[in-house]
Amino acid sequence: MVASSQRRREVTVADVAREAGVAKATASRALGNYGAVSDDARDRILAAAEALGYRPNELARSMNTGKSKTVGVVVGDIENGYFALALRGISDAAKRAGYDIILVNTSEDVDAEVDAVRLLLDKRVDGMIVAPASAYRVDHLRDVFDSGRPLVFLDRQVEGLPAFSVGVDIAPAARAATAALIHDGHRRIAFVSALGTDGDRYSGLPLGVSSVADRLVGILEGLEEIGIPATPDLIRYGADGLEKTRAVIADLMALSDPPTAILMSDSLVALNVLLALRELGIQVPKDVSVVAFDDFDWAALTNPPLTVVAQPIYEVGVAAADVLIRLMRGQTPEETTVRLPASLVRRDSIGRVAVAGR
Amino acid sequence: MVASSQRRREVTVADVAREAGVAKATASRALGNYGAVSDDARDRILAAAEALGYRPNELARSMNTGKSKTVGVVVGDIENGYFALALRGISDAAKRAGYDIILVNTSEDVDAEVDAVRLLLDKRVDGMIVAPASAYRVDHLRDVFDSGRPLVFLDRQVEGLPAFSVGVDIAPAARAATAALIHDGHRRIAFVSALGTDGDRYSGLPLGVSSVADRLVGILEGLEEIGIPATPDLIRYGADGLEKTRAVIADLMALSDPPTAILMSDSLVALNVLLALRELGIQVPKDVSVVAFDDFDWAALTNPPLTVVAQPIYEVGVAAADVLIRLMRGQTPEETTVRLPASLVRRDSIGRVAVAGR
DNA sequence: TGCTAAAGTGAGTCCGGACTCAATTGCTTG
DNA sequence: CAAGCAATTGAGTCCGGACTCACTTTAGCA
Repeated sequence: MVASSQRRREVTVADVAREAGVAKATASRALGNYGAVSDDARDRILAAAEALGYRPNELARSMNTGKSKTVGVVVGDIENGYFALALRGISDAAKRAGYDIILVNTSEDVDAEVDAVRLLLDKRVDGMIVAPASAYRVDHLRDVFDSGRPLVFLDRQVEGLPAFSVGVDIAPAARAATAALIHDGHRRIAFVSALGTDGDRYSGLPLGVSSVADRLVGILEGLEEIGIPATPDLIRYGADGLEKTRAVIADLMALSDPPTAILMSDSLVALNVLLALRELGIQVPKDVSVVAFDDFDWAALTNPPLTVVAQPIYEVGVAAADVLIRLMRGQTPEETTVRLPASLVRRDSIGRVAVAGR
Repeated sequence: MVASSQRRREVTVADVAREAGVAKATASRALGNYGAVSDDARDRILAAAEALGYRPNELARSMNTGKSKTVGVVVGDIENGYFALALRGISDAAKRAGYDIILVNTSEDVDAEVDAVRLLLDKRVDGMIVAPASAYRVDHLRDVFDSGRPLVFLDRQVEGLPAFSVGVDIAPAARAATAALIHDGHRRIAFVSALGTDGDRYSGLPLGVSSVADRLVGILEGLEEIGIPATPDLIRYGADGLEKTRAVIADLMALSDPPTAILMSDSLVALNVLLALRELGIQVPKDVSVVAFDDFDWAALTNPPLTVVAQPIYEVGVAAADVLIRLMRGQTPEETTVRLPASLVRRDSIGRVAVAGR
């Protein structure tokens, strides 16, 4: 008959020590691999541990080292390929350094983010990587600093916080994409994002999410270069889900002077915009040109293959984790901000527009 | 001058107790919300906690409750949309029940899985959800049981382990997909998977990954129904990445009697197969019909839109977490195995084949 | 009014390792 | 041959809460 496992006693160092005939401290040294232990004692202790099936209790270990060897990762949406890939990078880099990851998905909800950060702090993570949902509600992020734990922002930045930030230098690439469109005769260039705002129009920088704001900055710079002023009617937010995107696109294309090109903020937006365009019978690139941010896996599979702004997302994840790891080790990275370069990948979703008056 | 934070003292119950003028036990009761505390004392204690900025140390709490309120999730590839979505389901359900998630990505490597499971056990997770990379190397999974912690298998099953399993009932849907192909005249039906095997051909069930084996079972059943024997030359593994998929497809289509239809094991395989077909100038569905497992977001966007076997992946994640949560609470779910239904979503990637001899 | 039960509280122990400090042992060196 | 020193080792404390147990009040009730 097997002993009932109602409250299974774990094998502890004390048990191992007893079995090996040494004191708890000695067994702890041998098992924890620190201090000085004679070969003889070590052998007996390890043999006893093996025989008893000893496994260290990392919780207890964490408690008096003060290190949990765990990092918290807070992102808006794991389903989004962007974060999934970044997470993969973080995960790989963290694992190499011996850290585990507690993952929290906030659904881009700031309240959830606040709770998540607090909970992670309570669980005593050694550091955090956060893609902040808002650049304004940041008290909880300040708490991270006050707790003395390093924090790295992923993809997005927050002003006024002494945090490190790793992301993509997206503005120049956005500008290049805009320039490519302009080169092919486009003048009415729209930008569509899933970001929510009070209204659904461009309401002035900076936005709550810096990585989206940066896209816009690049686009506007590109337009300004040839003297085209900002065109608020072509900048649309709230394209969140097919339903709303459909409305945004329908509205956009029904303008008296509709855009000839659309820049899509990320892969999810691109998917919905493409679907909406197809529903409306609008052809790419004949009727409208499109450029997507992010070179997601199916970008080359569409008809036509999409011209995109490719971002080194995996590398961003790795870099973020590396910066965090360095900070957790007490080292200070040279750079406060790491920006990896994005690049324009030309495929076939940009068509030529006859320039009026030429 | 701010005190140097070389080793920041955390505020503990003892500090709060002193501040409130009560004993540690009383403060602990008030803060931990258990036992009996007078309203007066509680007020003073909570006020003191607030003033001092007290935050409970969950590590310490976990240590003597034996519960960490954390579950381990071990998957092969977070980048894969399938797992990302399941993870989202797990995450949502776990959060609702107050559990955090430690996520480990194994890259489908069994050694990594073994390490991950051991580490999670050491960190004293309250339970685990694992998508086992192999049905054969399972000693580490047995360890989970021996530790007394509940374990739920996600998407895949392992024989001989008293574990709970949540996944999709994929065989019937695979059979339906096959029947649909047969109905349209297809007789040479290929199956392509990324799974690695010793050879690259069908080498007998069961495979190491049950969810893929189940697909095959359904397909073979569908074929048998009209008396078509298993066709090993049309069952291909190792389509892992574009490179290898290209080779698999080229080889398949160069057969003297090439398949008229291809079933693609998941979204990644589908992506690469579609890319490979396009490179070869083979058109869908004119030259070859295709059906993909998994109704990934861009499945409807391709040209033609893909006919797919849709799986309730998010729900699988939620169900897996719910079963685990019930187990962690000491309840025993009625069912050992939960299988959610998959369904065939007909779009336009199946073409008709003139049946010879009719 | 007297007695029991329940409520409230504090001292101290425990969880499972890490770590301090003093003691013991074996050698080396002047 | 004795002091000097490094390597080992063990007893005990600490981390930060949860929880046991005994004791003091307070309330309820005959």
